[in-house]
Amino acid sequence: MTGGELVSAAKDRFGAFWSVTRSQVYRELPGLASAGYVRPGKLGPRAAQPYAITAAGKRAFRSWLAEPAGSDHARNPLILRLGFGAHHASGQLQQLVEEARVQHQAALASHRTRAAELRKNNADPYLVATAEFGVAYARALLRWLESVPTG
Amino acid sequence: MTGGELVSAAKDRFGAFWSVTRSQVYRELPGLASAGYVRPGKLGPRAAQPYAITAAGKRAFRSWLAEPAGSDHARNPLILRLGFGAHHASGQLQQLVEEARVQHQAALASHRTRAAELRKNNADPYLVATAEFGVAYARALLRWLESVPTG
DNA sequence: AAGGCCATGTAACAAGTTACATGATTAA
DNA sequence: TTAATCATGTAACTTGTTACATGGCCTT
Repeated sequence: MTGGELVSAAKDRFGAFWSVTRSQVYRELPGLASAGYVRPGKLGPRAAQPYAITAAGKRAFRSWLAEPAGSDHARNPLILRLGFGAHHASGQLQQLVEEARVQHQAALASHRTRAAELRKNNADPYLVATAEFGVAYARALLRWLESVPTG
Repeated sequence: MTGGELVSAAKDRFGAFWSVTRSQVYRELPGLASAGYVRPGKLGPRAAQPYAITAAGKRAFRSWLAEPAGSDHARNPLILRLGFGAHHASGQLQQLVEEARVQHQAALASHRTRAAELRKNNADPYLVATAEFGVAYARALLRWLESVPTG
């Protein structure tokens, strides 16, 4: 695959849970190639450089999969602002909460339809589970938002 | 406050939701000073450099608080691995899930006690809300984990 | 075939992390 | 008083983001 193809594949699989930019991917590919994990192929149109994974690459991938996952790392700008609590002007917080509500309601809908799609196509059940995580998170967040004091 | 004091204050307020390293803080402080947002004071023991916020700094902080929060940015290594679904060896995934369960059960407990503490001390209700978010998230995640196929 | 558009890749920058050096404080 | 410990700050590196240049493609 080329860098661009990798980016869109990644976005499709877990874009909502783990973002990746093209620059990151393009930066890594030459390094992976010189480490022997991928092998460059013939240039395509627009000077697109495809790579193929090697046996060593597959081994490295599998051993990465087996590593302990480590703790997750939330970066929620709304929570950050809420942490400053009483410094807010009166109407402000209400607006922040409202924006978050809209945002996560959209996310809820999109994860729901994605989960349904995947189930309909008998997709890999683990992949379905990631979409279900999206649903669960959005639902929890929306419910929690109801309880946030907006006075 | 000195860099170290700022770091520990930040860790205390929202360490679970927005991590900050000392290096980041120490790097920013001179910049903030030359921008006029903080003013350096007399050096303390261990060459500790305290800073005081200026009026301009307070204004900048408040206008940052009022900015729209933007979308949140989850980085959950378990979800990432789940996204690769069927590539897992059989027992592996079960182990990942188990580790996550332990981790988030601990998080649930710590957010619960923190929320209770804060309520007991009549702390800022917004701050309480952040702890409640921690509880809600951990609960949702644990429930979701039950449904993840581990076969 | 000319112009706008989109995909590919690069480069400069910002944010985050890890590892280190140094100077007080504490405890044996 | 010496050794261990801990807090302060720095430096090098990695990861993530934004902005840019270029070249096929597609429409008219």
